[in-house]
Amino acid sequence: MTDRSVIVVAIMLRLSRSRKTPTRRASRRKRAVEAARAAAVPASASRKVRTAERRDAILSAALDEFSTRGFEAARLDDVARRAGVAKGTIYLYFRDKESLFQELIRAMLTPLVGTIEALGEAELPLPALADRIVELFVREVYETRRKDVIRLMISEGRRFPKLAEFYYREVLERIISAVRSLLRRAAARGEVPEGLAEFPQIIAAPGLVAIIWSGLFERFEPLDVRKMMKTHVELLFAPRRAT
Amino acid sequence: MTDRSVIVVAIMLRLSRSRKTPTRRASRRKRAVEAARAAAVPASASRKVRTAERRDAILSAALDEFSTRGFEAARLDDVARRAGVAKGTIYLYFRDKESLFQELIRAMLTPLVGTIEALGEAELPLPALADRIVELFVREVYETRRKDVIRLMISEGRRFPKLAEFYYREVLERIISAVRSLLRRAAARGEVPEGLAEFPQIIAAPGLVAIIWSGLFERFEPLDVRKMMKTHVELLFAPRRAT
DNA sequence: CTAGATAATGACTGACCGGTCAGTCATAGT
DNA sequence: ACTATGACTGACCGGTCAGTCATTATCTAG
Repeated sequence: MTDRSVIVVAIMLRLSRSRKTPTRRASRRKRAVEAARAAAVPASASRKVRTAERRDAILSAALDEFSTRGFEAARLDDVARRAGVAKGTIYLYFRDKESLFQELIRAMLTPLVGTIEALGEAELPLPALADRIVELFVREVYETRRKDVIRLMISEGRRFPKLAEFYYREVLERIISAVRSLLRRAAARGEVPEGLAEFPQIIAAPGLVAIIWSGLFERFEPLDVRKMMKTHVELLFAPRRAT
Repeated sequence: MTDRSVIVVAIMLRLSRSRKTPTRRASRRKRAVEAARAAAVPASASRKVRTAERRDAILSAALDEFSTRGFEAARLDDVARRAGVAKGTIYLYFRDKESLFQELIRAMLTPLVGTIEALGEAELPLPALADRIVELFVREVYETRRKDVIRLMISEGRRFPKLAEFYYREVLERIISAVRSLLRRAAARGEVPEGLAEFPQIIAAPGLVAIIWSGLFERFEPLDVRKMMKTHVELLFAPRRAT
């Protein structure tokens, strides 16, 4: 999703948020759609720009619908309404429902790789590293819609083996090997225990738990993600007595 | 799911596994169903026993179907076929699809609470405790169909707030408070750091990651759960230098 | 201004599936 | 042996929704 259009999309979402009963009042719907489109796309915008914005609007709407209803239960009609677009339009931008889903995950998660690889390059002293890891997760994932995308990947990934493979090859594998080499270098300096480098997943584990928790149990018992992750990495990185 | 019927169910699953195209050949289907039933329930079995076994067979079949297709996409027709039963029969045992799902989770996860609370009571020395935690997870969850149920809860829980609440109140909350008081006592003795008791989720985090991983990425990169969990708890419980 | 090109629409279709219920038949009771 | 019972069946119904395509709107080049 291009940054440029985030605000635009936000406006659209507000406009089309109110739930409607599924009556077939075409005229009322038409007005709503026109209002949404007017807000989203100034008449002056060139075709190229409009096209990109529509794509983004559809992706953004799809994320909302998939997140709240799940992939199967989400209706493309609702995605279209939310995006201020007719259902047929979705098929001008995406081959089918499934490839819409794939594009969504591709677009949101791929950029993470660079960010984390950059973190691996910088040779930071341990306590600073701990902070950076926590802040990066909280700011770039947890406080972002990426949280929802990851939740989606966790929930639905199993039924899309192709997508799982793409995600593993293009995202996970790279992140893991970046973190692993980072940990190995720190271990060589005696800063972190050897075992940790074998399972970089351990570093991320509380982050994933927080994502799952926020979707299921937040309303019963809120969870301070930043504090949990801080506690965790500090325990892992803490200097220990020689055995 | 009663233990007694596990083998029976396994046999049934084998018998009804072969996929059929959805032709309407009633007679062929009928024979298959009868064969399955004959294998599952000896004619001599009393009505009560048969009833319990059918319930279990349906739950077992539902777990398979829900696990592989997801709740929405799973067809009750397939659950029935897998259980060697007609679709209507399901409705004699469960009110609807959703309550079948709820019963499944209820039945499989509730027993865990007692086991873990017992672990909390026993005052074990630290290294033994670490081992017990790991073994308990691996043997009672990871190598069990409970793994699939938890995966299901993670994937679908969001769309069943009632179920999420039940699970939180009856399972999670109890487990968390048991583990927390265990950790607090250990912290008081200076055996584990204070911060850990505030976030018992941290202990379980790698286990959850392993469950997710096994569903999505096992085929690309297998993960040694036991070793990862062992590494993790030992890092957390390791004696550390005074700061 | 207009014609031709391109984009967007939304009514429609056909497949699909949860849930129902009238009818069947194995079993229990006498 | 002969019912009475209720467990079980599966064809069917109604609603839903992904995907299509004939029609309409919008844009742009000349």
